[in-house]
Amino acid sequence: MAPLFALLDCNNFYVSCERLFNPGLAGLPVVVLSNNDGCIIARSNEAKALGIKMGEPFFRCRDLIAAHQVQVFSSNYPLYGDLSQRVMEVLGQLEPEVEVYSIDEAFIRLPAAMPEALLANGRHLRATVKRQVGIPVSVGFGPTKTLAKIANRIAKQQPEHGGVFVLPEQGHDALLAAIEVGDVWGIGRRQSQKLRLGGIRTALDLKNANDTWLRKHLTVTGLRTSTELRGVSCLPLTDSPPAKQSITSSRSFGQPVTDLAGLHEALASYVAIAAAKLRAERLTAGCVQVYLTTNRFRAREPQYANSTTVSLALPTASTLELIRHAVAALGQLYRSGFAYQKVGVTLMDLGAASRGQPHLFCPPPKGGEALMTALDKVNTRWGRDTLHSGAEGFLRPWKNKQTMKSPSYTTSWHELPVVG
DNA sequence: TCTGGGGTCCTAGGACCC
DNA sequence: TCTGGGGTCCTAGGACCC
Repeated sequence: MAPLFALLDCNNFYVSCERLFNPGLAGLPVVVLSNNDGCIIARSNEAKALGIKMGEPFFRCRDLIAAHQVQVFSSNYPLYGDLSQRVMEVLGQLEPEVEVYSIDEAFIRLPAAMPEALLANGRHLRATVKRQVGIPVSVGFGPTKTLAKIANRIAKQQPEHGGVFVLPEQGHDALLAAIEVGDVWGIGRRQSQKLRLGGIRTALDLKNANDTWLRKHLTVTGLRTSTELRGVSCLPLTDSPPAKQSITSSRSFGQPVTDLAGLHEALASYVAIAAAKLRAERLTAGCVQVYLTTNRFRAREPQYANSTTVSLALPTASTLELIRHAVAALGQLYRSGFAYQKVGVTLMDLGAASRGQPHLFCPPPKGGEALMTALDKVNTRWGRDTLHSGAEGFLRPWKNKQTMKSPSYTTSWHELPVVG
């Protein structure tokens, strides 16, 4: 028996987080919205049963939501991030080889074992996370990551398995035949369309597809997915997270912005967010990319989208320096006469804060390390935005809406749940 | 009226080099 | 008529993930 993988996945994660502090939500249909209260990004089983789709615009299912008294929440990322960390900590105590794959998922690598032993292990994981954190999870076992994903899906969808499923090493073709090719990890909308044109409709079809055809039409990634379905592991467990390549911050506006001053404020705020992340990772950026776009859904309004990238003479982590460069780039991109929906910044060419040598012709930049350290300390202690650059503005009319947010129960002293 | 945000990887094509 | 070949690097765009 070959070594294998497990995938642990939190059930309806954001909804489960909301329910943890609001037990009255149990059994009710619940949804969580994306950043701007724009789309549905998490649904309880009851909400799924009503036919509410993942990624559906909120305004389009308002009637359905009202009719069934679906409980609606704006997303509360500090809460979800904190609970995610707690789940991963418990997992790390139980398993030596864990890869945190996303906010609500982790792969585990295990030595070969009998199916009964795996089942018992999965049940133990599930019970421990439930007891110590309170979040329900599902666990799937398989010989590759892609097959573990499929096992997890079966664990979640078929209640008779009690949230844990071990994909049999042999004779699981019938299970693969029941899974649409677009539901296989790594096969998105475009690829599944291509596959269907080639007569490949199920996970089993993809497993048995011709290598040359796959390589030609789906590139190496499609071939890799097919190989993984055959039980040959191509995607190893990456135990230490690879170094970040880039840090992005962007938001849609609460209402369209037409003037450069408004864009300028918003961009400066996003740079401040990205730069704080940069410093938290002890990195510097050598390159700043800025982009802006109008609302592509308003087809009748004039459309404009553009981006530009500036290289810095000297890598920096200073919010003030980065704002200066980003704002200059924005000035080049801006065209009047458009209703903008979004600006964003990406910090690239990241490297260790200690890298490089001072530039011969560049004076040491303002907004140096001591100032940034003080800024981060104040904002960590008293909340983000306590201290910020004037460039970020004060009234911030462009700020987006988040009207149905639950309290930050675990990450803000002011919003602790009160007992009794 | 109202449609998320933050990432990674792969490929094609152009620039440039010898 | 016919105008090298092979390599690297960079960028833009597309596709995927949660």
